[in-house]
Amino acid sequence: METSNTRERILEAAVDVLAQRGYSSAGVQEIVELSGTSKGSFYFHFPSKEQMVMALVERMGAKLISKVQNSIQKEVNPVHRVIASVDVLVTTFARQRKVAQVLLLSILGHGRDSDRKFLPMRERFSDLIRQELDIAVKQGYIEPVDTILVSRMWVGALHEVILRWLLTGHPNPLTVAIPTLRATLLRSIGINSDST
Amino acid sequence: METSNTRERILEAAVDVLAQRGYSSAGVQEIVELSGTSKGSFYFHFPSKEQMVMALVERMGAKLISKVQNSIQKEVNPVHRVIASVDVLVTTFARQRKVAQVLLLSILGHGRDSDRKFLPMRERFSDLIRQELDIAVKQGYIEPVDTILVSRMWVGALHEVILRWLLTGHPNPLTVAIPTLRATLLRSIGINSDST
Amino acid sequence: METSNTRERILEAAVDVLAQRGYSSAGVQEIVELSGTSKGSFYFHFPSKEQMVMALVERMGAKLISKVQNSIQKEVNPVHRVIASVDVLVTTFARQRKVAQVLLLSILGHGRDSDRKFLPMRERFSDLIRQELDIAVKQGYIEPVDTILVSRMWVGALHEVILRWLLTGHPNPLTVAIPTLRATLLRSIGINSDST
Amino acid sequence: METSNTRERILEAAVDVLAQRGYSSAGVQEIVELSGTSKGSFYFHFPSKEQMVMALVERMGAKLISKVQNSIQKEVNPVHRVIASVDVLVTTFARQRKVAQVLLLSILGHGRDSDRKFLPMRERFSDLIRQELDIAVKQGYIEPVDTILVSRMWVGALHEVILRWLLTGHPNPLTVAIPTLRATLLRSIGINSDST
DNA sequence: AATGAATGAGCTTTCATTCAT
DNA sequence: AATGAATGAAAGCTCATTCAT
Repeated sequence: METSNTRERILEAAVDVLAQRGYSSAGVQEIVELSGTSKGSFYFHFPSKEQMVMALVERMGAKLISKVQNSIQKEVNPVHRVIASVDVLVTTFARQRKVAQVLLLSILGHGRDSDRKFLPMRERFSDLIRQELDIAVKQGYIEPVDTILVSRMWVGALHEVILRWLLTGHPNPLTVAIPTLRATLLRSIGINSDST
Repeated sequence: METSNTRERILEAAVDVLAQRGYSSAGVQEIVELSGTSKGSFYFHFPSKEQMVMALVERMGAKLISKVQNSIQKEVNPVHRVIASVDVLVTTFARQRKVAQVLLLSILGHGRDSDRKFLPMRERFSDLIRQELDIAVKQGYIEPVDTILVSRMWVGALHEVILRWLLTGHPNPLTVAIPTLRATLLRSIGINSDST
Repeated sequence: METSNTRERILEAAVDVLAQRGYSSAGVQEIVELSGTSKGSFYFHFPSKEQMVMALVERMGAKLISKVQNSIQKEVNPVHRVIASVDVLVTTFARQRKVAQVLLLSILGHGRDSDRKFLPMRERFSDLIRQELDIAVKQGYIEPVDTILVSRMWVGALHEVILRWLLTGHPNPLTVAIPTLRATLLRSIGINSDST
Repeated sequence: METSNTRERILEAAVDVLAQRGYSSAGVQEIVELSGTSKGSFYFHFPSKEQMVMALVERMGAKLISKVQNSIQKEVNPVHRVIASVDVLVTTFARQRKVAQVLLLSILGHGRDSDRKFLPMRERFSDLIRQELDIAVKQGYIEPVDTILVSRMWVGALHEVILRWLLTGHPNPLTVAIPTLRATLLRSIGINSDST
């Protein structure tokens, strides 16, 4: 039950600094200042800045995924499940702007290698969607499709919409986009939600 | 009418370095070395590294857009036009990996401000798509939709698929994804291409 | 009468780490890890890293000196005694490489002050030699010489030969150098050992 | 004829700082401050602190060696030559304390690897001596000896005497040691200079 | 237009030492 | 006696930018 308080404080401060400055501009200095700790503490708890961000992204991503998974437990219809996922994802990001900033913005553009390191996070989301789509296909809810590619497209579509919202503030609030997102994504797999 | 040769050589070298290293890791030093010029020249022709990348992205983006626009001139049906855009975009990126790397990877993750600066490029693509979709709606080819949002979704979907290809090499070749992309995007606006 | 077990374990571990890494690169962290103790213990038993190394060098040096002194007890001729010292010194270093590494390598190059602090060790060796030479002079075995200077030269000559062996592995084994060392040192005080 | 002024100023400042502080404690900061340049300049002219010190030691060593070689040109007798070398070496160090400090003190005690890197300097000195001894043997001036080992012993003997002078100020002046050094070293190869 | 030496603020990281428990 | 988390000064090094030539 006991997690290192300092480690926690550092991670919390890192969220703020990463959200505000992005990966490259986020200095260890600023993070430890905001967290009220010290550089020594930082490097006692994490082997490097990069590892620390990876740990943070890992945790935020895991939390988000499990939140999504919890929220769709009650649904049995795989199509409902996948749409519920989208709802939860978008509303969560809308409510926790900083989470979106860290997870979606602090992630690309530095050394080619680290780009690849952060990839697994996006992959998990598309995997989640792909699994539901596979079930939907198997159970005959939708026609067979290339679920790998389609789930990537969904993730990309969501990513772009949320990214634009982060950078331009549009649409405001983000949640007004949900009906269109829902309808468009469903149509893309051949389901016309109007006729429901 | 004469464009500076040096400026040109710098931009060309920058493409290679940015493609290989990404924005943050691409040093001005390396760029001027590869271009056979000097730091002094660099800062004579560009006010800063950031501005130089913006000019480069601007130019590559403009070239790409006009290539797309040329390719769809012959089509009159707006739906055919928009799908042709997607084809051209994907085949171009598949053929010119470096263009994709610079345009899609060298763009996020540094100071929050510059994130916003690189945004116009993506906006132009989605605007292009939105215009066609608006026409398609007006002319009754498709049902009314929120074309702003849907065009963003399309751009995001394409972006993600190409990004994954860049980072993982999958699918190989990228162009095998085109039929699914096409079909899925069309379905998302209510067109079932199978019945054609 | 009971020496602290922890203190002992730390000193033993320090020998290994110092031998392998040298003074500057030997971290307190690594020493306490290898010794199975903790930083707190380290600083309970020693006021600083430097003092700890000094204590260690002190002890190793004292042990070495007393070993030498024991070995020459049986000799009465001061010339034989001094030569026996050289033999014992060289064979001991040859057999205990780590001792040589700590005593000869971990000693110079950091703050000017600590250089001076480690000096006494070398002084004791040359004092040992000088005492024997003084006796040899007094008893007429050798001509009068500046025994202070000559004993320093002997220590330096031995030091250099052993140092080269540590760093280059030459000569191999170190002990093959003993006859030449013996003969050369003896000649340097006017004794031609061939005629014995 | 034109050598970089800045590079020179850095090297000159480095001599002072290294002489005063030793390798580990000599900070790049302090060196550039004393030289009136900047860190950027330092790393423009040298790839690392270590390389810079190696270049410096290299240069000082080369200068010293060539000074020695010049000074012994006039002697034809190899024994006279080798003794002249010792004279020049000792008087040079006596006159240029800082050179001695850098060449003899700034050299050991950091990572095992760099110990080995600085070794060539000492090797050159002993090679110089060895060559003369080899000639002396070949021409029958002295009996055959292991010149490799003996030249090392000479270097070590000189090293130790000078080192003690650096650290304790004894003998004062250093040059009073020359006659004894000369006589002792000569005796060590079987030459009794008294009888000359 | 072009050069490349020079700048200096900034970076991540290390490490001997302290101290509450 | 012992622990190990915490400290913070200082380290070596990078890099976009400037400027005298």
